[in-house]
Amino acid sequence: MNEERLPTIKEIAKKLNVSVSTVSRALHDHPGIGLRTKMRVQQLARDLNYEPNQSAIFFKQQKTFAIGVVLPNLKEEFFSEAVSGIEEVATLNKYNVLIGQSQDDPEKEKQIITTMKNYRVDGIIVSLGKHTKNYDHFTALKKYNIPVVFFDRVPNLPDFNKVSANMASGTMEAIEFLIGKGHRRIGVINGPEEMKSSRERTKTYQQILTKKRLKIDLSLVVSTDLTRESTHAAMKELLSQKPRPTAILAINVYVALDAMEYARKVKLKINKDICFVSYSHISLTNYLETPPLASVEQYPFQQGAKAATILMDLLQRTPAAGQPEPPETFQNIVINGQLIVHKKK
Amino acid sequence: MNEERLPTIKEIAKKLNVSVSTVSRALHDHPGIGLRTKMRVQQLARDLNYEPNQSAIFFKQQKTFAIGVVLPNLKEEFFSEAVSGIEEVATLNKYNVLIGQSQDDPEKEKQIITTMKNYRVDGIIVSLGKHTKNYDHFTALKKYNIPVVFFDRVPNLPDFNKVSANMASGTMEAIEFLIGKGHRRIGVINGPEEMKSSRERTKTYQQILTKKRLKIDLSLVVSTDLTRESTHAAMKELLSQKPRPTAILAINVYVALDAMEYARKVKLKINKDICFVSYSHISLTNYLETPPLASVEQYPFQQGAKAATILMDLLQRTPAAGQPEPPETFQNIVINGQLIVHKKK
DNA sequence: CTGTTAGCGCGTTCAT
DNA sequence: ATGAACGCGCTAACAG
Repeated sequence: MNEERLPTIKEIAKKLNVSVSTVSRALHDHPGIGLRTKMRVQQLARDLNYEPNQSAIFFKQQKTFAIGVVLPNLKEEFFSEAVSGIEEVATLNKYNVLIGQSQDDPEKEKQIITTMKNYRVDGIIVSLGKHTKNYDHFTALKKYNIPVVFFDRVPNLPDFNKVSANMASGTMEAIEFLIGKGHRRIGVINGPEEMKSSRERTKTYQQILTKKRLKIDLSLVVSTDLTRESTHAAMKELLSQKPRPTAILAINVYVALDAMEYARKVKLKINKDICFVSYSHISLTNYLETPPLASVEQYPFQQGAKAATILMDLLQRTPAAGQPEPPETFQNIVINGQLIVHKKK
Repeated sequence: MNEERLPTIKEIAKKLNVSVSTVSRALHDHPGIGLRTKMRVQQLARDLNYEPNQSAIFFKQQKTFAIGVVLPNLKEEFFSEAVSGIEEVATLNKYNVLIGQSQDDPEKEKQIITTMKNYRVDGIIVSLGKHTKNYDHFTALKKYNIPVVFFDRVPNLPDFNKVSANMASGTMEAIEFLIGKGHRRIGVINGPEEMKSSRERTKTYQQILTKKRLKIDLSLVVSTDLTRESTHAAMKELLSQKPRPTAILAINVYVALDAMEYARKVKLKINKDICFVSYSHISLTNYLETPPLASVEQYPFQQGAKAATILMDLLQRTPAAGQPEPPETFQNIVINGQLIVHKKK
């Protein structure tokens, strides 16, 4: 196997007895180039299977045409769908996607950011790990002019672009839906207290019940750290309340599944003795014999696509020469979560 | 926000009144460098937060330290797990991972390969789309010295590295398991005929039944194109056989789920009237009230990790100078699929 | 319309 | 022990 090196514009130039810049221009359809030369160059390029060396272009243009995506994991359908959204937009803009999974480990998250920074990615899209409390490594990116867009699990920092789902509307719909079904004691399994969304959920819960003139019992609002064991403990606590809740709103579908598992273990019939509504939605729900009654769709694909679109805009904005640079502004896009009622089986 | 450019060795050199090569050497702990100068350089580099410009290094070394991963989608847990395995190994070797989803579209697959080639990735890992029949774009990569490793869905080409699961042993275990449970009429839902694995499965099926001296009825072996509709049709055909099969072996877990859905629709009780065993395994199986009796684990994480390891070896092999180049050899790693019997609920 | 040249950041000879 | 100079492939400013 001969080490068949890829052709460069220099070789093309030599074979045609023209200069490299002529070749470069011809390949870029530069206006002031003789039609004849242009043809000759393009033909030879095709014959030689010439492909521009991106590496050289990146180097020259000080860009990598790669964006980094950092998220907890790819295993959850929510995130893999988000990546698909990001990939679609990035590809359209000729950008490549570099992936790093933090596995919810703050140290690993930081490490990934560092690697991506050294790699000189042009921008980064992040969904935070659930234990991340320190945001210094993100703030540091500003120094390097690497724009960051957060999605779904976003930090409470004003000067960053963010895309997230508005859980309030979904929560409202969900609770009203359950009340409509006749439920009066509705339990909530929240995520860790650190998550902004948890606190908001509790607030919305209180608002709705107040509006509907139902009694508020905060012992019906419990927390899980998202692990199976913790969720089971949460369920145990909920079910020990008298009278026990007849419906439960779970922070996400995996938590709902764990909760349902616990319910079955203590011989409760799902959707009969106790009903579930969860956030997020995965295609596998369709295969459950007793799926949650409904789930609040958070549109991961759209969130990813939107985050990527914002990033692409940022990257392609050519600062108007001479103009005073406009003050940097940050978007905080909120996609309305929407209740999806599942079909009866 | 000031356009704070990243420091380069040139700037460090100027500030210290030394030459760039001295800085370069100092940073690399080159032996013949004065201890004092070395210290001064390294200190300043730290102070300035100097980070070598990977882009420049890639360009110079004609390497990108990026590997491409092309697979049908990330949505299926099988593939996202495989990516995790790849990512782990790549990261350890200081490589980045570029992802492209073919969505089982041969055209898109080809497009992704082209992009990655132009991007000059150092190597590519591929799991084929289910409709890919033409492998020219992969063979073409040889010209560019971009090594390719296939995993899971591998082509029938001798001169490529491959990692796949050996379905024969798993199939054997699965069928023997069902026979052990007393089943005599066992149906098989195969994938498309194009897939090598489908033909092999049929062969193994016949072998086992012969060995066990059971009657072979090939009308119990049907195909699906993996879509829900097609699987339902396959089930309909199977269930129309007299006597109808009491157990079914499905090519993967999604097909098994679709098949179970159909069974329920025609009022059969899962795990009672009809049992299922499937290939592949996803964590969600644990949440089903009536999961398949067993599944053949294909170890996606390990397959991905192994494929990445092979690729890393290829990339790091420095051809011994002067030595006659050894003839290229190709690995064909086969991981034994293993039957996992699920716990009763 | 086309050629010449500089330079992006770095590692690496070849000198000194 | 250190410096000067080159070149990787490409683009663009400048010069005809």
